[in-house]
Amino acid sequence: MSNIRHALTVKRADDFAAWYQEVISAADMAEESGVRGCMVIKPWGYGIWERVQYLLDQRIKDTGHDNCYFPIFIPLSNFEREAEHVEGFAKEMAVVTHHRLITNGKGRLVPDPEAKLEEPLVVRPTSETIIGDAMARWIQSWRDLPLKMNQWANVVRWEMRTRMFLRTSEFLWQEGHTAHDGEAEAKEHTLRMLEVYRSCAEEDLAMPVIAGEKPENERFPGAVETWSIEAMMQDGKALQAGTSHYLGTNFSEAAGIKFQNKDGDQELCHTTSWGVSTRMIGGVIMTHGDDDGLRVPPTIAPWQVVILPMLRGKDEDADAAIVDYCDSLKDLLEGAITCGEKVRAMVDKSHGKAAAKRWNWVRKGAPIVVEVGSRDMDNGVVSLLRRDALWAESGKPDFHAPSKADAAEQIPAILEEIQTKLFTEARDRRDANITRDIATMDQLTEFYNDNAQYPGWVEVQWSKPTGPALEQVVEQLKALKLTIRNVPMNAEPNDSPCIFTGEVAVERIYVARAY
RNA sequence: CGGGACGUGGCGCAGUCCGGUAGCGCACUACACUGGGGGUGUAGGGGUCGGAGGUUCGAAUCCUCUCGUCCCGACCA
Repeated sequence: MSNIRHALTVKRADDFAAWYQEVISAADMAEESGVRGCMVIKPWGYGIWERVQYLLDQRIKDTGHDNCYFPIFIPLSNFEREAEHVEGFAKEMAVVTHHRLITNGKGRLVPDPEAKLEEPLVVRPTSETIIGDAMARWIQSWRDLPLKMNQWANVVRWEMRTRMFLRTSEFLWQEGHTAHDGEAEAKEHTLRMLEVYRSCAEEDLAMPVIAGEKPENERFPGAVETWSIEAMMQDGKALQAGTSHYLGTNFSEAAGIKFQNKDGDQELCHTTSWGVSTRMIGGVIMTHGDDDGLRVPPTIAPWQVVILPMLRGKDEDADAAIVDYCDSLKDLLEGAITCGEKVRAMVDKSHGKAAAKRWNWVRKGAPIVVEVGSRDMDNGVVSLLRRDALWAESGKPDFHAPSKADAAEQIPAILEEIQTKLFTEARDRRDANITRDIATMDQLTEFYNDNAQYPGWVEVQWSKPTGPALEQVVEQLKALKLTIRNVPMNAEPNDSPCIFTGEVAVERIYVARAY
């Protein structure tokens, strides 16, 4: 029905996984590195990450945390202290055993047997243990609490199967670590940071999420409670986009994080940790991308407005005049505020044909592209293209031609409109793909068999089984490739019985296929 | 880590079965035409065929090993 010539070759509906990869390469976000499971993040992808970093960093600082940096290497013995934690991570660790290389006589470099480390170092998969060590040194009295820290770092988890941004062996993240006087305060803080993640995801990334508690079997190794924000991707799968853990006294016991309370007694701290990673970028792609590439929400777009001078290369003076005209629009825009910040506008003066450059920016998902040719300039207008409303009825790019002054005035509001629109579109799509009228395992099985391609999520009632009973539920779900995502906050069960056990339900849970 | 597919100029591919010294499309460079929209033509540049070893007079092609990618499982953020 459509004669649109899309900017990508693969459509979401035809092959979502292939589409995802095409977006990443077509938008020039990242590429394979030749190192197993590791990627090169290119300027456009990293620029988006820097925006996320900047905005989340503000939110983390606003909630009273200081940034710091701990070593990438953790002594093995240090890592061994918390039993569940070790068990959880042991099978995916990179280990450093030598500190020198020598040539083996065949022109190859090999680790020098003479330079073997007395104690191997593990490359951090997360930093609870080494930060716990520091907390134990730094905390003496109740006056030292709460201790609230954050670090931006890379971590390594030796993954069997990797996907760009979603699961890479090395990834970038922030990890927050706090120590508190008592369970209540620590739990409250766990939820406060979950709320920080929710607001960052929804307000900054325009990615709707459901915040809730993970079931027992999905807990972080060593945690007492694990909470998450879960986002629905356009193929109906769930993406865990951030986690916040209440660690109880597990790590305090292991590392000796103690304080003297007001009564003079020694007490263990209750700790928390929480993180979001470059996986968020994968979430943005699969939430907002379309058949023309990425669509970056204006708040996290490195450039919100890309101005393309259409140069002929024939008449230097004429071309220079067009560039000046573009620069003057950029100057006007930079004096304006959108989404609480100065508008980020750039004039793309790179070589290359203007039309090709336009499609590159469409694929990258710049929210607004403004083209300026000699006729625009003569008429005092610009040609404005919105990434969220790319195509006109005719099947051609839907250019608008406001005057330069009008464009400068309207663009800040348009950007805010795009931000809101991307969010509401994603939220409506998610809500439309949550099914709530499934009461039995048979119905659940039927539902996922009938909707193999875009099944979405199912909300069911459950009795919150634990231990072996929960294992059974997990196995049942696994047969359908399903997982329990989380237990949404403030959601009372209705009066249906538990879908798994038939007992009285105590909670609602989301069940979905997941990344 | 199991099962499958694959790796050939920047990208997408043909050639591999049946060994004879590498080709197509897009992109790129130059020139010309064109000029409000992903343009056309002509002429060019670029690859020791993922890597190592082997068989052979000769290997992209056959054999062995290895690295990497994708899909499906298991595992996990």
